[in-house]
Amino acid sequence: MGKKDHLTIDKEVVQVIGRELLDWYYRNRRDLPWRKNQDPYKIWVSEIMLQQTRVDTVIPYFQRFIEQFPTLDDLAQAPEEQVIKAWEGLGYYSRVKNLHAAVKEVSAKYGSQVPDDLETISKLKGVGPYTAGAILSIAFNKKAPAVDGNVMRVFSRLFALTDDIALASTRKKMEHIALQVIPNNVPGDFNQALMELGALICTPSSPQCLFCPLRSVCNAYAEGIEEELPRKKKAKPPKQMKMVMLWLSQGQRALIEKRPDEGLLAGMWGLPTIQVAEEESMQEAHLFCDKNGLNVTNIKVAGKFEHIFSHQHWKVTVIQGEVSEWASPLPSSWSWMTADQVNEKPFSNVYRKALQLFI
DNA sequence: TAATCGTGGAT
DNA sequence: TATCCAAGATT
Repeated sequence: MGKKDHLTIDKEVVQVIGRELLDWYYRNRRDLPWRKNQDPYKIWVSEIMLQQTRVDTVIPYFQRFIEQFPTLDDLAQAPEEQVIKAWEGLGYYSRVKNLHAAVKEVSAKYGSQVPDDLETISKLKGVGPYTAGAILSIAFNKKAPAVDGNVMRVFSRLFALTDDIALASTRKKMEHIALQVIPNNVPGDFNQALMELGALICTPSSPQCLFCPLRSVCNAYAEGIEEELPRKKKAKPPKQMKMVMLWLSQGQRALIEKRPDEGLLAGMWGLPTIQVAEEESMQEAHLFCDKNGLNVTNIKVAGKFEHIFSHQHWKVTVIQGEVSEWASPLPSSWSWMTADQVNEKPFSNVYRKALQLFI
């Protein structure tokens, strides 16, 4: 068992970082809604929402979510569809399902008290290494690393590290560095200060080094390579996919489909959707309807649009038709919906785009 | 390790 | 327009 040699940070540098960064943070931190108090539940919600999501996007969702579910038990007791609805449009919907499940577990097993130790909190659904450290440090003042993309970018530049930040092993290395740098008295503030610096000064492109409180100890700045760091492997372009969404109406109602519990947009509602070989394929649309026992007339293209997920690029054709007769029962995931019900059920944005054509 | 999982803003 | 990527977790 060879012991990995980790980077050791000079003690005087640690002193400078702690002093200068905290001083900067206390003068420049943003007034964000989840910084009003240290309620572990609210910190938790904010950290889940902020995963891969911009602060400006999260703020209104956070406000509404906390207004709707002020306490952990309010959330634990709420029906799942209502909780998902509150997340509608935020994306990465497994986050909210995991959060809901984890909150129910905390309510049932831990007396509604968010665990304050790494072992227990890390077992909660949706709580990974970053989120665990963030909650422990921010809500409970515990010394724990909270290494997100900001922190990896700041450390990469500060210590001129060329590790690929897309690798999981790099995050562990960064956590080891964080533990050396985080002060014992204000770990939560310090972790937030690192992220705040990454968000406001040490930005991915055009970092504002002249305004950086850590400029005097930054290796990348000294070497003039701040724009070259961090190093990160390029992502694959999204897979091109041709899709058909169906608006199958009968009088004042239309068929909607609840998506499977796993995979893309799990648990969200949508229109019946198929992947097709050819764009605007009426033939494949007809075949799909036949297969599900539907007799459809007046079928035609209602509209087209594109939607890009992180890993899929959909070219969507929306095809509408009128259902004249159908074999019962309909597929169990299908349901008739009237126009006034559109805003009651959670639809992801890609389906909102399609629904706009009709409502 | 690499793929999966949303959306929208910035460059 | 294309690409990146934003307080990541899960498998």
